[in-house]
Amino acid sequence: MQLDQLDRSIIGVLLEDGRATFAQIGDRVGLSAPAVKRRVDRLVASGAITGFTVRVDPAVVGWSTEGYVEIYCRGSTSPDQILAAVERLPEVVSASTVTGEADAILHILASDVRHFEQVVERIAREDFMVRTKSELVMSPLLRREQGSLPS
Amino acid sequence: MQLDQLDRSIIGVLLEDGRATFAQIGDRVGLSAPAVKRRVDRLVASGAITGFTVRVDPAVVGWSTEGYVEIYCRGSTSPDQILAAVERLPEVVSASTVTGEADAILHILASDVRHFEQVVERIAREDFMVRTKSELVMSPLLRREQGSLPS
DNA sequence: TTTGAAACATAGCGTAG
DNA sequence: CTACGCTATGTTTCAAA
Repeated sequence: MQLDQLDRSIIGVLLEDGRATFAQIGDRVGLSAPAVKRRVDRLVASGAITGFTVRVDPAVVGWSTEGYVEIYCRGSTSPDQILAAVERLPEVVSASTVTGEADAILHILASDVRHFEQVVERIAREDFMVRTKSELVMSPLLRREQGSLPS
Repeated sequence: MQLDQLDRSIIGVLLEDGRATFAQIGDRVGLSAPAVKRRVDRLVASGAITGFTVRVDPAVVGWSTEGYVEIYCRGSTSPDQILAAVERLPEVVSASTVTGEADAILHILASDVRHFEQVVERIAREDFMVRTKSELVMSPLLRREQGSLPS
C-alpha cells in the first residue's frame, strides 16, 4: 500500500500517542475526525498499522534481564527452521537472519540471568545449531523501538 | 512500584490491544470500568506504563533496512558518552551496553543500505570509537517487541 | 460502585475535486 | 469515484456522590 503525506503524519502522531483521539489527530494534520478515522481504519486494514499497544518498562513488569544471542547454524538450515525453533519461546522478542558471520540475531527478554541461560540452552539444543554467542545487556541506554518515521 | 496480579493482567490486555476500553479490560480481568481506569492511571503515573503507541510495519512506512551495530570503544568511555552520541540519531532505535567483546549494541532502522551506511559512519567518527561491526538484517523472522509478560 | 454529564466514536448523507 | 466535512446517535470516559 502507498502512503501519502497525510497518512504519514497520522502515523507520526499515533507513534507518539496511541490514544490520541481522532479529533486531536485531525487538529494536527488538518482533517476532520471522521476523515482521520477512515484513514486509520484503512491503515489498519492494509497492514501498515499492525496494532495498538502500550509501552511498558520491562524491568517493572519482571523482564529484568535482556540479551542478544547470535546463532550459527549448519549450512543447510533454512530461515523457516530457525523461526519454527524460536517462535515457541515467548522470551524471544525478535529474530532476524543477518549478514556477517552469524546466521541470525535473537533479542531475548528473561526474568533473570538463570532464566536467560535456560532459554539459550533450549535454543542451543536445536539440532541445526552449531554454536551461539550471547551478549547480556548491562544498561539499556536508549529504547525507542519504532519511534519515528524516515524523513 | 509493585504490581499485583490484577495490574499484570491489565497490562497483558493492553499489550494485545492498546485501545481496549476500560469496560473491555474490566470484563477480562474481573473489575468495573472505573476500577480499571484508576489502576491504569496509577500504572502510567508510576512509570510502569511509559506510553501508548501503534505497532507499524517498518517496511511499509519506509524503514526498509535494519541492522545491528556492535561498537568497540576506548577503555575510558562511559555509557553516558555513548548515549550522548547515539541519541541524536533518530535511526538508532535502541542502544545497550553489553557483556562480551563489544561495549554496546545498537539497533538501527534506515531507509536503505546507503542510509544505514551513513549512520554507521557518523557513529564511527565519534572520537571514543575504536571500531564497529555491522550486521545487516536480511529477513526479519519474528517481531514481537515487548509482547508478553513473564510467567 | 453507581450515576450523569461531557467527550468521543462512528455510521449516514450530501458535496467537491 | 474517491475522499472530504457535517450531523446525529450510541458508547465511553470521568468525576462526584
